[in-house]
Amino acid sequence: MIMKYSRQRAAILSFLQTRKDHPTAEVVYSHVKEEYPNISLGTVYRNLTQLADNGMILRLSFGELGIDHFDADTSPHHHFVCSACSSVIDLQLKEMPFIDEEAGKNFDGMIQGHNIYFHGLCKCCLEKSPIQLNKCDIKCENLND
Amino acid sequence: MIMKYSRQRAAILSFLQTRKDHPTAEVVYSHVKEEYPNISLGTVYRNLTQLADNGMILRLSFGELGIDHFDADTSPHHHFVCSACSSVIDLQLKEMPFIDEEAGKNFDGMIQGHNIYFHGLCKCCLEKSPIQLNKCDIKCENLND
DNA sequence: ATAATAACAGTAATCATTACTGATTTAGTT
DNA sequence: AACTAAATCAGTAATGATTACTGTTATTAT
Repeated sequence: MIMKYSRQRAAILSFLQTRKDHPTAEVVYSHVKEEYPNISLGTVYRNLTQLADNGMILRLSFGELGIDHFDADTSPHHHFVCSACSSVIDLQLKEMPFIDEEAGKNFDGMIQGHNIYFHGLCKCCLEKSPIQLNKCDIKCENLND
Repeated sequence: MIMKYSRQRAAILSFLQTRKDHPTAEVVYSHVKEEYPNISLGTVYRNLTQLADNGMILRLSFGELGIDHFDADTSPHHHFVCSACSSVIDLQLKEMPFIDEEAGKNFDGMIQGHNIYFHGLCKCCLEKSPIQLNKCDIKCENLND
């Protein structure tokens, strides 16, 4: 379908572009709401889906189970997900151009690409004591909110 | 918490072990129901979570958006997700032992591991015409159900 | 300006998953 | 074999992210 301009979509995209973390739809909503107090959460979801379908942003479907994150940086890079606080952090890695071909050798279909998700503990969570790590209400503040 | 034996959990695990595809909780439920007609869907979810927490199976949180898949094969391997039919297929790949160390060079936290998800079209979907691919009610049959 | 239609706000519905409850099963101990 | 504590169960209600619906508004081409 043809994409007609809308102020709301522009605001959503431009907000995403200011962020190095990977906000959820809810976070996008709460921030864009400051500029457009009447914006609807459904509008945010619809536009995030639309932007992702058109390759202008990435939808990251992992991290906290069942909560999508969005990334305006579409250049090739990978992601780290903290198993304690669920923060999603960019991770540069030298290119592995042959990995898709390599994988294709044992595979009958067509491989178009891949994503690598690293997991472990982010810097902030590493510095917490084990007791703090078990308390689920202590959230990492390494991401500007 | 201590794991006490239960027939239901044993049936769930042994069903998963017969499968090379990666069933959802709903698929597990519908099959284990044949042996235990009274089993509850909640019981399936609870035991899948428990088995995954104890490292006896893997929870795969990607594929169809928001639907988890489960895998009784815990040996190191990767996965392919068909972007047309959402089938999840095993994919062997030569080991890349240094990838975590490599990624850690530009990262402040602790990297404990990674997952690689390939995407593209599976063999079955490759053989469909583009028109068929657009019809969402045509499902691939490459997985024994 | 007009008309066609994409997009909106607001709200209801969907659907995978989790939580709750009182009854049952397991497993260790007499 | 009976006893007890705790894990597990079946059944059901609740949760929460996301999507669909509806009547109205904004955008864009003519």
